[in-house]
Amino acid sequence: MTSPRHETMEAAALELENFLPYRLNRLADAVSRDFARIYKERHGLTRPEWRLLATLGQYGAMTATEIGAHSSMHKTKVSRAVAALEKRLWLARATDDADRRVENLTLTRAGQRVYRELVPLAQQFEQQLLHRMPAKDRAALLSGLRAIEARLLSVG
Amino acid sequence: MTSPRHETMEAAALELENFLPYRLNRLADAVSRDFARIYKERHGLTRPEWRLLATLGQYGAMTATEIGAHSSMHKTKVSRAVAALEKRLWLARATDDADRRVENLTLTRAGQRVYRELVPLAQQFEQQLLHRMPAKDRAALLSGLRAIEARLLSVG
DNA sequence: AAAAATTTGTTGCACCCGTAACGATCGAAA
DNA sequence: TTTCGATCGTTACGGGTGCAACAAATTTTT
Repeated sequence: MTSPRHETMEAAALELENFLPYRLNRLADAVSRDFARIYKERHGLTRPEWRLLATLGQYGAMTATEIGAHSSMHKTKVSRAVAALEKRLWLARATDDADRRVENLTLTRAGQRVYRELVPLAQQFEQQLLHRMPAKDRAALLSGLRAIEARLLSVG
Repeated sequence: MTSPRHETMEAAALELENFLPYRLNRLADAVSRDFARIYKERHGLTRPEWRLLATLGQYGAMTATEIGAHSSMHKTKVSRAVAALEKRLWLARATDDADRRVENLTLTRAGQRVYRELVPLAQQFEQQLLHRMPAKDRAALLSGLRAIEARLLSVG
């Protein structure tokens, strides 16, 4: 960088459009907005509800805490999403025998049906995003993401 | 891909932890949360307020619409952030002479002071994020981001 | 065994957000 | 000039969100 001796102007240059937190947010927002149309317009799902559905669809039975840890959602988000999907009869709770604080959550048949309907649409969305860019760029993106995830999500 | 002839199981595998929209959101959330501590704890700024400050600090005078376009914020977000910073006397409005619908927004001395205080902290935050990973990974991340941004933010 | 601390999931609260509707202003069309 | 449509910025409203407090159940401590 430049010499910080005299505080003339060196702090005045922050280009927001090149600032990583801003870029990541803008990107995530744009991608999420696009993808949300799939589950929002079809089924009126919110993003936490979609994540809950996706997690339970992938793993079968899980507790609310586990879902929160795995899908990076605050426990109140999970709680509200569970209540919403339960109301639609897409999800069933079963109090754990060994620990009665815990509820084992599973998708009902109806919930599984919606999940199986959405999965290929999600995959197709991701394909369109990734496979229409040069293979080199795609590889760079994926390995770059892996690197910064390792940097952020492990240690903190 | 696999042959989609018989619809046996091929839709059942969506690994949320490898799903791009989810990964981008989780990443942006983590980075933003970390960075937000800088301007939230120091000055009680919200994210839209920080973006407004950063945009005006970078460009000098701008209108609300321009700020929204440039910093990817909904006009109501901009409006509320402007009201908040004005209340703190960090920002001044000046009705445009040629078009009285428009207000030219600028930072006051106090606003500029806060901006100049935050810029090096922002730069340092980004440095710590980027420059503590292998140069190869960093280059991959940046060029991958550029690629997907070009794919998403231009055409839509 | 009783008390204290922890964990699980829910809820009240204050706040943030996007949609839609709005008043004011401007430019274009008639 | 008058009218109509578009643009700028604000606001009411319904809904999402995290924080903090909470009850219930469990685990740990004494």
